[in-house]
This record gives sequence, structure tokens and C-alpha cells, in this order.
Amino acid sequence: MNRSYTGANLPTLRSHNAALVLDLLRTAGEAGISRLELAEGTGLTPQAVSKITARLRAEGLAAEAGRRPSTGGKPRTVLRLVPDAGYAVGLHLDRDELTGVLVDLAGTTVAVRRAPLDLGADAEVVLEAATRAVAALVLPPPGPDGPTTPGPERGLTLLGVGVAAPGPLDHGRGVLHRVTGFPQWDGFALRDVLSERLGLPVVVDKDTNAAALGLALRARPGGGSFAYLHLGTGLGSGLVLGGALYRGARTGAGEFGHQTLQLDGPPCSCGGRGCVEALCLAAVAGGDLAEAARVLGTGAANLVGLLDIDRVLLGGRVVAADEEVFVRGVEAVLADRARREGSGPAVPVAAVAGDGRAVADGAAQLVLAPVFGHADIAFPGAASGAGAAEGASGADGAAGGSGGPLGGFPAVI
Amino acid sequence: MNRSYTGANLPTLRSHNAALVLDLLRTAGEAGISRLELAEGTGLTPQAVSKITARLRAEGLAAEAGRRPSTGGKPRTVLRLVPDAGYAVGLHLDRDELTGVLVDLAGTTVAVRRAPLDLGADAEVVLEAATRAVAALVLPPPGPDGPTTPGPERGLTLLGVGVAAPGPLDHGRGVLHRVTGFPQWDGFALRDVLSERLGLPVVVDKDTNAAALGLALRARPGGGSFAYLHLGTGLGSGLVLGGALYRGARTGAGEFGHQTLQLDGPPCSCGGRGCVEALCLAAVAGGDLAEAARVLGTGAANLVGLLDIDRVLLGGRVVAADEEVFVRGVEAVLADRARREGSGPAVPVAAVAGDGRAVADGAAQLVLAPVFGHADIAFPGAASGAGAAEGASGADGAAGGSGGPLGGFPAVI
DNA sequence: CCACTTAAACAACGCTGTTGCCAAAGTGCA
DNA sequence: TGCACTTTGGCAACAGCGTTGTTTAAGTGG
Repeated sequence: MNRSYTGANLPTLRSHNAALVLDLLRTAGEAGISRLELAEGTGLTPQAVSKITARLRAEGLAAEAGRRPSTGGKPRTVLRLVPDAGYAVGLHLDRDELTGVLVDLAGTTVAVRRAPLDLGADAEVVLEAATRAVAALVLPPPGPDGPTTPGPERGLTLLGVGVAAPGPLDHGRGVLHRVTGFPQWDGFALRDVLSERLGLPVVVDKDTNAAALGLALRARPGGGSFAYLHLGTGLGSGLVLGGALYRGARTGAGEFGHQTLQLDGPPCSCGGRGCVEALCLAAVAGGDLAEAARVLGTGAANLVGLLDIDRVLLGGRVVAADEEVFVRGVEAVLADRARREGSGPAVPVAAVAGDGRAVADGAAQLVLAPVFGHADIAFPGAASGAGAAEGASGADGAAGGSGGPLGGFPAVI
Repeated sequence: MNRSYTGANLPTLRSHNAALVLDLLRTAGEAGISRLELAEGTGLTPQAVSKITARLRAEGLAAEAGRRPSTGGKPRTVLRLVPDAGYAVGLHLDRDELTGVLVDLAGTTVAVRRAPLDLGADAEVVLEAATRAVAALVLPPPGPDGPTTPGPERGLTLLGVGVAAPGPLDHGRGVLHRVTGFPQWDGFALRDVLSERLGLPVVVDKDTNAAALGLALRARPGGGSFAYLHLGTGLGSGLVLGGALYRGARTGAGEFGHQTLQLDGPPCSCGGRGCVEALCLAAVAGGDLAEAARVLGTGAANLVGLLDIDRVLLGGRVVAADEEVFVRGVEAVLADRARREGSGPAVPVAAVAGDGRAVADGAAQLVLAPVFGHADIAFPGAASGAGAAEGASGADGAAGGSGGPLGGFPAVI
């Protein structure tokens, strides 16, 4: 299984370009984009774009939507992504809560469902809760946000289910490891078991990775790198480098919490000393949020320096409770660093809005991202993507086939 | 200039596969590799490999070299890379020394040249020294390592010159920034100036990046991620993630030395406090190498945890002077960390051999790597690759055209 | 000596994006 | 009102890619 397989043939080429066009359609959103702009954006000839968009329209993934004002000649025809050509479910299995979302191809969350969850309970109980959540999200009429949205009717095309859980885990194989506090999950093949049960492709990833992926897809297209720092019961991070999610070979990347920030500092629950998490949580517990922000900022500054990233995003319950303090505190440390180096403006810091859903939304993007060619940074050694259960409700396989882009194929989704 | 241009057409496809095959030929080395093994390794059909290798042979990049023993049928024909089909010069502009190497397509260093250099001198002086080094490496008979090596005869195909210099600098544009201690270089367009002067493509990168790239190409093919930590007059690093060099958007990645390792610790020359570099160099100055290694190891552990890398490589003059102490010291810290986490064996640590040439060798690989499809992790925003001076001695452009792989095109090299 | 196996080239093919050409659909001036 | 002009985008022919089917080459083993 340790093969590279990066050779590319014509179907690969076709998928790559189709995914590229789909991604531009996606980022254009409601406004749409013309064929010539697609050609400009991809570097393909207008004629190639015409052919590709014709295929996409035939498959129901794209549609014409009005015209631009003329600039002296025939006006450009605007194309748009058809949002309900495909849906994905995102599940966030948190320690005490399950959040599920239904997201359409355009990235719009069309339904949300929350339920209490005990991640420490028996596997069967958790799986049953997940199954119920998926069923509830898919089956019923429109959803909580009313009939204004063109609610998915029965028989919608469900591309798969993305599951975000606390780490550590193996994204490639979809197996959980010893989730902190819940050792009974160690070695549980969540992806395969859930996929079998649902009859749908399932992708599993760390909660922080899912959140980062979701944020990456909402950010400006192409390039851009950022760190998502999540401060809740623990401190974790998700890394997006050059526009792609970086998981590392064993899905272990982003273990931000146990970075040593104070040599021989106070002991941490991990057994180490002076970890950011320990320092930060201690400050929070002591009520000194400014100090917590300073510690977090120092860790963030290390990240910014090491990875040369473009921005820092903050999230998690603790941050959400006092956004301003944390954003300003981290900003201050980064500004100080930028001043010392004199290398341009400081890296911007922002809090993630609507945090309660960020992880679940991102989990859905685990399924949707490959359709748009958003692969992770390739690790040929590790298996990647959703292995099990093809089809089931995959319709005519329109979007299913146009999965991986060239270079670093994820396994079929 | 901020375009993506990741659309792929047939020539792109061809280049990608050709580069892939070339890379397998390169890693096979003297032993060579058969067509069927190439097919196995690329995922292409044997017939496609036959066509591609036929082209490569026609271009003089590959040649048949013997046969394998038969396994009951026609024996496999072994193919090998033709090493002298192309050469690259690598220059390491260090603060007090210039090291130049001539490297062939197979990655063998066929000539070395060292000369004292004052990087603080006038630009003209430094450029003249660089020009002389290139001329000396290319013109004379075989070189210092005697007539055993099939020395490049006059008229060799020189693909370009890679230059490694202390950072910070902009790899994409080939412009130096304020090199620590030598502010006069700030804004100097080294790539374009040198390219104009030599009539050759030139690529500029940080010394640590070049070293890491060189090491990456020598490592096991595909995948694999590691950090190269360089402890000399300062402390820097080069990151290879998923087999590809990671520079960040502004070539700033790898600023390892000024990671805060001790909150509110002793002041550092950078203006910050508790930086790894300050702590490490202080320990070295105090003669406590074990402590220096422990500090370095703690910083390395942060890297390993954050990026989930596979191994740590150490280099630089200070390390070279006491390899054992540093390797063991860093190993100890990483082993301790692995034991706490219980997640498999500790990450291996090793010192880089022949350190005096590691950077220069890597600089040459800045030119050679794209031929084999080794692109960096893409940052569509930043211009990349060697822009200037095409041709000159580019021969029939055989290798020149087969530059970028699919996905994240570097500008033509 | 011949049957069998394996490797690799030859030939025909389907499909890709590209090029050349032309119809469609506007604007703007006479 | 009409005609020239501009711009968009489809149609058709094409070159080039990897693939498939077949044949030839070059060995082993009974």
C-alpha cells in the first residue's frame, strides 16, 4: 500500500480541470462567473472552459444564471454552481455534545441539529446518536431556517458524512487513537464502522483540522496560510499551509497545546513541563485572561515565525467568551514581534464567528473539499480519503468521479 | 501577477509524467530500473512508460544499461539516468566563505571550489567572486577528484546556478532582504543581476532551505518530512513537509532560532526574550554542550509535535564539532516525549555528513529539483522559480521544458 | 527442438485541450 | 432605421496524450 501512483492520465487531467472550474464557481458564489473569467482564472483556453462547463451543466453541477452588462459586444453569460447538486453531512463529536449540519455544494449550511452526547459512553450508543443525527438532517422538510432557503427535497444527493472528533486519530485509516480521557476508543475503526452502518462514504478527522479546513474554504481562494488556534477544554490547532490543510503523516500535526513555552516550567497534564496549554489554562483558571492571551500570543508568534503564515484565527469556548481580550492580547504580541523584525505589517488576528458550528461545518467540508480539488498536502505513504461504501445514494456518480486533482491522489471518494 | 494558472493541458500532463519517470530513474541510481518497475512506480501502463522512456532516450536523458536476470522469460532491460545530460552549479554565499559545487543530473558532486569571501564587501566584489567560481567550476578538466569520475568535458549542458545565502530573502523574486549584519544587501535583486551577468538561469534561496532541499532529494523518495536544524553562528532550520520543501509565502518559514522557549527568559539579540538561539548559544558559550543539546532538543520536540515530522537532521559548524553530544542530547529529549505520549517510537535524529558542502549541494538542487518534479509547496500568490535568462547554454531545451509538475506550476525554469 | 513465459515495440483508438472558423447578440455611429 | 463593429461562445477539425490489442523479441525448461 506504500505506492506513490502519481502518474497522470487523461481522466486525471479531466478531473483536475473540472475540479478547478468547480472551485472557481464555488468561490464566485451567488454572483456567478463567466466562461471567459474561468478561462482567465485557470489558464485554460476559452474553448476548453466551454467544453468543461458544458459537461458540468449536463451533470447538473452548474447552470447559466443571467448575463453581465455588455461592454460593446455580446454580453457574457454568467454561470453558477447548483447548490443542491450535492450535500454533505458534518458531524462534530465533542466530549459532551454532538453537532450535526447539512451543507450543500455551495457551502451553505441548510440544517443544524444539536444533541447532548457522552463520548465516554459505549461505542454503540455514540454510533446510534450519529446515525440518528444523519437521518434527522437528511429526511425532514426544509429545516430550522424556514422555507426561504430552497430546502432540500426528499432524495437529495448525499455525497458522504464527515466526522470530526478530538484527537489523536488517524485520518488516513479513519481510526481513533487514545482520545484524551476516553481510552476505550483506542483503535476503533470509526470510519469503516460508520460507513458500513450508514451506507455512505465517511471521512474522519481531528476537530481542529476540520475547523481549519472549513475556514480555508471560506477564505480567499488559492494560497493563503493560517493557523486556527482552538482554546476550549484543551488547546489545539489546525494548520493550513499554502491553501491546503496540513495533517502530517500520522494526522498528528497541530499538536499546539504541548509546545514547550517555558523550559522547566510548571508541570503539564501530559507529563511535560511548561507547555502552552498548561500555562494558558492556568492563567484562565486564575482569572487572568490578559496573561492567558499573552501566553497564547507567544505561542502564536512561534507559529508565525516558523511557518511564515498569513493570519491567525482564534476559536473555542474560552475565546468565544471573551473574544476582544484574546484577539487584542494575541495581536499585541504579534505586533511586537513584527516591530522587532521590521518585516512588514503584523499578521492579522481574528476570532472565528459562530464558533459553535465551525467544527461541524468543517467536518462537512471533509467530504466536499475533494470535489473542488482541495486536497491536503500529500503524504504518499499514508492512505487517505474515504475508503468504504461507494454509491448507496451517490446518484449517477456525477460529482463522485471528479474527486482528486493531479499530484497526490487521495483514494477515491 | 496574482494568478493561479493551475489549469493543466496535454503538455503539462506530458511534463508531469516525464518528470516522474526521471525522478524514479534518479533515485534508482547506478542500479538502474526496468520499464515495468517504472510502470509499477508511477501507476502508468507499461506502454506509456515505453513511450516516455523512448522520448527520454532520444533526448539523451536516459539510456539502456544491461539487463536483469531472466525470471523465465525475456529479461528486463535496465534503464539509467545519463548523469552528464545536464549540470547545475550550486553556490553557498556564507558570511566568510564561498563554496561552489558542480553537480550532475544524478546528483553527484563532480567538482568543488572554496574561496574566502567577505559578504560585507561591495556587491561588485561578491558578484565577481561568484562569477569566477562558476567559471572555474565549469571550464577546467575533470576537477579535484581525479580522472576516475567521467569528468565533464568542455561544452557541458549547464542548466543554471543555484545560490544559497543567509536569510531573510525572497526566493520568489530572488531579492535579498536585510541579511543579519549586512544591511547593505537589503533589496538587492541578486537573482536578476547574477542571471544577467552569467547568461544563465539563477535561483536564490535561504541557506537552510537549500540544505533541506538537498537532503530531501537524497532521502527516500516520495513523502517523508523532516526538519533540518542548522547550528552555526545562528540557529536556523529548513522544513521538508510531505517530501516537498516548505518556504512559506515570503520565504520566511524555518525561522527556528527565535522561537520563544522560555517565556520572559534572557534577552536575545533579536530583541525578544527566551529565544532558542539565545539559550542554545549561551550554553555553547558556557561550554555546556549537553545543556545546549537539551535546549535544541526541546525546540526540536516542539517542531516534531507541531508538524508530525518523521526525523530530525542536525548540521552546522557547532554540531559538526561535537556530533555525538548533540545527536544524543536531542534524541534523549525526543525519546522522553515519545514515551510520555506513547505514540510509537521516537523520531530518529541524525547529523548531516560532510556538512561543509551540504548547503552548496542543496543550492545546486534548487536548479535540478524541478527537472524531477520536485516543486515546493505551492503558494500561488508568490512568483516562483527562476525568471530571467533562458537558453544561453540550454542546448536543445531537452530538460528545460520538462520543468513543473501538475498542480502549482513554478514559472518556467 | 519446441512449448512456454516474460518484455517491449507497433498499430489503432478514445479522449484531452487547442486551433480555426462562424453564428449569435449586443453597442454605437451615420 | 441600418450597418459596421465588438465580443461571446459553439462547431468542426486537429495534434498529442495514455490505453488497448496484437505482434515480435529473447529468454527458460522439459
